[in-house]
Amino acid sequence: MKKKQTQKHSIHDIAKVLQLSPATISRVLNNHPHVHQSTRSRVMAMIDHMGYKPNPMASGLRTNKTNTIGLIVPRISMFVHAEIITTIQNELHAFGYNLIICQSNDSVKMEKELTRTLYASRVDAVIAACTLFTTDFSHFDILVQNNIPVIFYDRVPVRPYPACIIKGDDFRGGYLAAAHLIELGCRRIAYISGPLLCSIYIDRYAGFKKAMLQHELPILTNQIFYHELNAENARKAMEKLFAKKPYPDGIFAANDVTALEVLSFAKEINVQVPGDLKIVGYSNDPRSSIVTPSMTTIEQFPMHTGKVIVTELMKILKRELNKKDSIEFPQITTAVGLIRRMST
Amino acid sequence: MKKKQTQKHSIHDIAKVLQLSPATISRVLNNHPHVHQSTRSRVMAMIDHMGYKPNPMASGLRTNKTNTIGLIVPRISMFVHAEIITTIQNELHAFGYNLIICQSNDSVKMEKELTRTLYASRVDAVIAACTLFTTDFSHFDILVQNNIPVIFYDRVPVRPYPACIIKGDDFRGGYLAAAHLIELGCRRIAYISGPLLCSIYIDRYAGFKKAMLQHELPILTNQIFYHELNAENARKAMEKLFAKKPYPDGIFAANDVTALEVLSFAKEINVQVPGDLKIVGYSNDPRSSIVTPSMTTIEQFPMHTGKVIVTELMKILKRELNKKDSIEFPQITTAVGLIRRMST
DNA sequence: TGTTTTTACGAAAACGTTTGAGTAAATAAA
DNA sequence: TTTATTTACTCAAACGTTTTCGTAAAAACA
Repeated sequence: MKKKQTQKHSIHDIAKVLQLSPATISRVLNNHPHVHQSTRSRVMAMIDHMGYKPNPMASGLRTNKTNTIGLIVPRISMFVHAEIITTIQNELHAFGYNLIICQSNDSVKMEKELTRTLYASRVDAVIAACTLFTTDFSHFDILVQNNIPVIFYDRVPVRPYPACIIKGDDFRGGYLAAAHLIELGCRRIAYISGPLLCSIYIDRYAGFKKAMLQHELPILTNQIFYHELNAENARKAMEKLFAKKPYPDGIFAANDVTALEVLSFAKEINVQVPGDLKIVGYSNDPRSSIVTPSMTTIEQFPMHTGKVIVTELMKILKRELNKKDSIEFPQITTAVGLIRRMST
Repeated sequence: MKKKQTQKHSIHDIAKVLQLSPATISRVLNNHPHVHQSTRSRVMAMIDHMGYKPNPMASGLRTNKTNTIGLIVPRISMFVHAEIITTIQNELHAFGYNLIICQSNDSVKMEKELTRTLYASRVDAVIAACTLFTTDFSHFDILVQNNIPVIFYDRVPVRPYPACIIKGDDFRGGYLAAAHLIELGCRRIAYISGPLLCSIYIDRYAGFKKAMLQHELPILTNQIFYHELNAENARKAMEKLFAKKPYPDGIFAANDVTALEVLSFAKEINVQVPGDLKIVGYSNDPRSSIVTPSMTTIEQFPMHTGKVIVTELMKILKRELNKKDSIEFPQITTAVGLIRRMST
């Protein structure tokens, strides 16, 4: 490693060696017109030669832009989110934006703190997938009030909120899952849902309900569960469902972690899947394809969602730039699809 | 939502209403001594009341600190990394640092670009888990030369590099896995390794080798594979291993994705696991516990690793602050452990 | 040719903080 | 009492950009 001390250069240093003013260098860097082609290339060459990098804090101070986007997400280890984040990041990187990823760990308190932190960091925009328990979205007000655009995705505000909203077609997902089970002959279908505070579970439940009603199947309240979707809760639900006959012949679990635990429980009590019991999960977690039998689930196309998010964000930031305060907040629904596997 | 336009305040605004100079406000904010207790509390109260947030760009411009740490990682969806990142982030947040997470997607080209980007963003330090194929670490030179501390973890430079290095005890991991198989009676043990360019695979292989030699077992070159560890390559390896007898009776896979594919292949060709074939994976991916039979694997304690990383980083940043140029680069090895499950 | 318009640049004032130097007032030491 | 020290503050100069305004020179036009 050569120990050449790469000293930091400023716009003034470039200007001095080229007998120009700092203003001209700045104009070159920002692709301003009204700078002669020959000086532009001289400047570019010198910038390259001296290894100059603009100081984002200085320009940020002046322009009030950080070129940084904040992202709040429950947990990056959740597969769908990991995929979405990856896409968002790659896309944003292409546009010259940095991404600060924050995890709320499904805690509302943490989510509140993170919005404050992001506000304090002066990010140019915030992308958020809220916690399961976020029903009051007022901690995002401070961003909206200060004209920091907010994009919600996945878990989004239920009531109107002045922000762009991008959500999966959870209604259709719920419908597809239930219709699939019904089509395969299931008549006693149980549904393990997340808490109905959260947009996605409200919609999935509505879709489920529609399919059931359409086929004139009863929705038995003791076959429907609402709770945070983790393995322990899934197990408790299963214990209740299989406490006495008649057993359900189909279970729709509103996420894959739950579906996997359902399967695991069914195996333990020697209920045959898919023979005696058919199971549908949600999200196409990588685990769902390797388990035996492999799990039928709803695909959410996370990469597509990520792209849509960035596309909308760029539109918003451009419009923000033009100071056209057309306060329109697009609401976009992204597609879902059923992946049929061995559990049905 | 109240539409109260929270106008941005500066240190000057606070100073004016309190009949003080901006310098005093600044000193309060930075806990400088030589400011009277009574004025300190007056200032704090006013800051709170006016909802003032310091502008990080202005202070960053002045102090040349961003309070932001850059992180380069192959993929956040890899479980171990997701866990480590989560811990790092939570710890850093407590210290008032932001984290910019970048994914190299195991591409050296991308990794190079990301180091440049992070350098240009003026992060205070960089934490990096390199790609599988990074053998030349010179793209990190620009950081080191400019006194931006670098901490490598997981996949670390093989040859000396002026940076802090934190790695799992891969030698021990390899040894534990092989010794476990041997202890259970395996005599024809195959090993599916990642490319031997990468520190972790070098060490795991060495550990594997030591256990084999210790028990006077032969290392057959046609039972050892070196390639990027993904499902397709694992399948190819298995096809070769089970092309003709004698079949291996134990397989050590250097990551869990490979181990899972090995298991899946074994099932397909009706080789009984663990009866005919025992399998050990690496990393304790969540999938390894839900597959049937569940997978024996090596635990890396990612949360502990994350904590160690942040602890070391804080030490370095503090020492950096004191301008004590004691150029010591600690090298820390974190523990691993065997998790025995049904595949052995 | 002279006049107007356009082009290519420079000067200088911001942006909001930190910090060294300077200075009154208060306190301690002689 | 005078002198030295400490305390609590102010002043003003940075940090590295961007951007408005101004102005020569060049180009276009009459």
